[in-house]
Amino acid sequence: MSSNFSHVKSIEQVSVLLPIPLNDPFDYVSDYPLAPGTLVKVSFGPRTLYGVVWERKTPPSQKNLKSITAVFKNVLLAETALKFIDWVSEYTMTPRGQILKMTLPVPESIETNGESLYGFAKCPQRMTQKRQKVVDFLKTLHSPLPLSDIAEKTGVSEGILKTLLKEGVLSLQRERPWVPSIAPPQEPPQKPQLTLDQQIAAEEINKSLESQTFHTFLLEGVTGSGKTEVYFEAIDQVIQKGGQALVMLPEIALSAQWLERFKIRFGFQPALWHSDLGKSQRKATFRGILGGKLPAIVGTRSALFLPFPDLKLIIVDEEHDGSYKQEEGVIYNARDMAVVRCRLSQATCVLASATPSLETELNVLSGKYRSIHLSDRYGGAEMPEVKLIDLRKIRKVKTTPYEWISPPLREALNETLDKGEQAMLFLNRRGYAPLLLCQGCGDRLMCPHCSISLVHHKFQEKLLCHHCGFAKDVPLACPACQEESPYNPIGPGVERIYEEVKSFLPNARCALMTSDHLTTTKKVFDQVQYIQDRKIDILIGTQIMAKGHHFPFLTLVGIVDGDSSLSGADLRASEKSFQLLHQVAGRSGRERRQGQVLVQTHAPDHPVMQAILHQERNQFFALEAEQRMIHGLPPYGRLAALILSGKKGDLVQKTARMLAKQFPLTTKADLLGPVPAPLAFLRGHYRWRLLLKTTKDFPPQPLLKHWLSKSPLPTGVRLQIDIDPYSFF
DNA sequence: AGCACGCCGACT
DNA sequence: GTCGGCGTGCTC
Repeated sequence: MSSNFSHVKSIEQVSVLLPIPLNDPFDYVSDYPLAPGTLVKVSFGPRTLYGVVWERKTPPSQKNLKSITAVFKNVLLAETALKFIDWVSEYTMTPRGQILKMTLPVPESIETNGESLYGFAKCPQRMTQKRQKVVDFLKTLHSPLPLSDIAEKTGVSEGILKTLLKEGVLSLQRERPWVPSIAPPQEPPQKPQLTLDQQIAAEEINKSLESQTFHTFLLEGVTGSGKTEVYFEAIDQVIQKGGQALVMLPEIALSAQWLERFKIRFGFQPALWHSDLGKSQRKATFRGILGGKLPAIVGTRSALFLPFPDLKLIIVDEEHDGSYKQEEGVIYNARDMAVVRCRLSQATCVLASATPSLETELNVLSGKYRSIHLSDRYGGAEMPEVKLIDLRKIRKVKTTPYEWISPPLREALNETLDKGEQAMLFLNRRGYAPLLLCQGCGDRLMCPHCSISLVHHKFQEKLLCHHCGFAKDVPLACPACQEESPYNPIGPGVERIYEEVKSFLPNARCALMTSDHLTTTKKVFDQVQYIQDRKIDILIGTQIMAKGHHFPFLTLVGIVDGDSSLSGADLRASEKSFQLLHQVAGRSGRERRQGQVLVQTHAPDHPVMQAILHQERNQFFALEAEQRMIHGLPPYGRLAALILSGKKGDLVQKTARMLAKQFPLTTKADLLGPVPAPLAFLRGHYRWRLLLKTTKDFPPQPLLKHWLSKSPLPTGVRLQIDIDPYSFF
């Protein structure tokens, strides 16, 4: 009887959460107890998957369970990481497994965690069938593997492999070190002496870090007031104590200058996490994070879900930025989820912005967040001068012919160039013209998969759909009337502005800055360097320019169409518009040069324009807040959007009506719709929307769950739920 | 999500 | 007569 031995092989049962879109974990048996959070490998149907032990089942209930294939003893997801998965899953109404997938984006990389890796070194002197097999297999490898893997893949025993190791056929080949952050600093860190204001701010955040309890701060201050230096102090504290700090940026590709500042401050490059990271970098960084070896991680919204073992601090830079809202797949707002993650981990959250969002401001007022306000380092004297150009008046006079750049703006460009300074023209529209009309029949060139116009990109000679990426050449003859007349470009895009600038300033050195041109980090970096070296006079671009770059000789910002973002199906249109204009305006006249901002508009009396003109934000926000309160909109009420989509338009519509009919009546919630979505046809799918409005104290998820469980969807209709929707598209 | 099984059109 | 389209259903 084995009971005579001290090592009794007990049968334990655990549930394992798998990184696939299913909500419930699956049960497996194990030879010994496994703690929740343990990473394991299990067979699942015909496949093998990596997963996480979710809970221990004591006493074991079911029989005939599969057993766990492999256990990774040296890695464990933190309890707070598991809680976070649960929380986000509940809140966003997304299966837990799908959230786990964001936590384990490259699960295979745990294989090599802490193990020795072996690769091919030379051919053996003696050849057998098994040896040949090993050699053949190793020659196909792109990266080294642990011995156990080689054994499994070739079917050759580990004993034979060890012999081959002695003969030198196999050799120890550690992967390239992925340790940028723990490597000794390449350069000594440089601390930019803090001002009294900054010291006080840093001290307050430090207190929170030391208390190891949850706090959220709004770190507010205009560009150049030194927010970055303040949160660098906090990151430094975390690094000293051995925890991890996560910095979230809206778009990392555009953050070359920010990264440079980090490097100077700390003497090393932080680990990066973003969507266009290569596979091997992704694996290496993931392993480093899982092992707790990377103290500072800088990433986009997706970095929030990574399995940090001891997360102490999250910085959300430019917290108002719309790109924190994920609109596809798992729909979430990374800024709000960052606060939640900090709460679950008793960590500190710092939201930084020069133009905080209304929600955040109100969270400060209600006492949820603490505000730290940095005063302007230069005492406000260097704020740019803002002028509105009333296009209605200029159109009437029309003394000078012009297309999109009015005489006063042309004049200002001239003057700026004469002074040897730089100018920026901002228009948030890529391409040459947002639509093309046939001169013969007036037919508009549309995307075949979406209900929007194709945008003419003249420099690439292509028509592009900005929603689904569909591209085609400009047709020689109109598809509607077959006539071979040229198309009329309607409205401006940045390329058209570029053309116009060239027409009246032929000698100006102009550069386009859009996501079409700045496709890689290197291109962005080079371009920024070019501008800093004053090799460019006029920048023409989209909101890619609005973010964080610092150009000391830039003194004029021209906003080609100040009204463009005012309309739209977005409840935050005014707020966003203000933030964008403010941010672009902030590019002008930093350091010692007085800057000016010219805004072309057809609505100079609009509250947004008035707020920009007088640089008066509080009044505008009060007005905006009042409007939202009256209508019960966020943050005074809650919204949840339901988007039904499918290939059969009539079926989608019918389903939407059916759902609306079955909506249970309550006094706490209202259902609006169904209406066709603003993009009623997208990527070949018809889309209908329903909007659920509830009071602030009434969470919509339980109601949604109850309602939707009673109304099964027909096949071919998909339902997406967007809790706290931002855009209505 | 994958990967099976399972029932109806254009083809060697 | 098959090869193959992707609809639906399961995975401890």
